[in-house]
Amino acid sequence: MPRPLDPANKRQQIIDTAYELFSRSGYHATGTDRIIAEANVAKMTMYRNFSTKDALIVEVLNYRAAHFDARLDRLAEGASTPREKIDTIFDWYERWFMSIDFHGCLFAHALAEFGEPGHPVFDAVAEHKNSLKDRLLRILGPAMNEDQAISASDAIFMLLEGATLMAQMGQGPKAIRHARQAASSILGIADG
Amino acid sequence: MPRPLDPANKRQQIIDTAYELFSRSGYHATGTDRIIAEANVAKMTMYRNFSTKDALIVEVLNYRAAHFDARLDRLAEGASTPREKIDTIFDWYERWFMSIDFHGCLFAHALAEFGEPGHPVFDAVAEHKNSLKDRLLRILGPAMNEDQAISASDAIFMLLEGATLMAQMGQGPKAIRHARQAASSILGIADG
DNA sequence: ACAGTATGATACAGATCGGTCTCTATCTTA
DNA sequence: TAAGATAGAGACCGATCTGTATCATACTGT
Repeated sequence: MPRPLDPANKRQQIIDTAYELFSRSGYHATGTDRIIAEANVAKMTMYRNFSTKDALIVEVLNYRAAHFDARLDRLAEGASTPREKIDTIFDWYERWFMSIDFHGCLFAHALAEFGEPGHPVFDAVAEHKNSLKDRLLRILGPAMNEDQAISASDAIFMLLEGATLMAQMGQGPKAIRHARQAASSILGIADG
Repeated sequence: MPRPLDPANKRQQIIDTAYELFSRSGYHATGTDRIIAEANVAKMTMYRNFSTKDALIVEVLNYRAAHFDARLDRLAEGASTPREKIDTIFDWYERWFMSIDFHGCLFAHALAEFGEPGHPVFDAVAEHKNSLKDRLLRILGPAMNEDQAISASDAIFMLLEGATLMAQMGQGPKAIRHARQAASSILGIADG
């Protein structure tokens, strides 16, 4: 049965549209009028679902973070060794960089526009980025001693962030290739 | 002799003020009214020196890029081996991360807000980022074969960018330490 | 002293911002 | 069929945005 007035659908519709617009144009540059116009939604529908624009931004980030985590979880299932699991993460980034609507990292961009610690958007970004670092650490933990794992997971995290920036400047393939090589050097020391 | 009405001074005054405000609050969130107020300058003085706000942004970026390049040039003078020169760059980042008014990378933030290739701001950022990559490549060129140097310079570039992002999340010291260790692994392979 | 220039102060234009409000229409549930 | 919840459409608010125009003032070199 079709449910044209399903609140959950409208809500998701707004999140999806906001996600696309924020990705393409940034947060401050995207007005609420544009979001509701492209989402085909009334303004009050948006403000009934999200108290403020900042709250909408946070929900968009959380939604994408959940999507990202679920994706990496699934990819990791198909890998056995730590090295293979790291590889699946590079695989995901590689495909992401090649996607037609790649505009850089939504979270890094949010950090650029909301750089004040304590701001809801800033905190949402920090949470997601730390969760990626934790994922890397969990993968590398069993493969080397603790100090090495902490250092290596941070390094790979930084390589991924840097690669994303290079990708936004049109150097995605090269970036991912060199990041993989670097990760190999870093990991080669401890787990051969 | 004091020159209260020196055009060059006013111009620099605007660039300096805009730099601080852009760093602290971002580009779209910083209005021209705020810039001229904090620079103690009339609006027309600003628009006579910079045709548009975007043009001012580009000039701020160029000014900081020149400052950055000059700094790294000077630091490199005191180093002899490629490894030492790379270290001076890490040194600079380390001190930058610890500075009281650190708000992340002005250029990365500009890329976040002006992600359209061909936009003057985007192009200014790409030029500066590529110039840093070229610097790294020039340093590493003599120390290893060409393919290795290209890969290693990109890797160190990515580590620096990632470290800057971590620093913005309050993890600067850890980031720079782990980035240095990673760089050591990467360089250790080729130049011992 | 004079002409030319840069500046400050301020009002203004036209658009857009985030957010609120009202009113009507449509759906769901009972 | 009636009550209640949700939606759309759009006017509206005050503030702010980039950029322009005006005009008096203060400094410059000659």
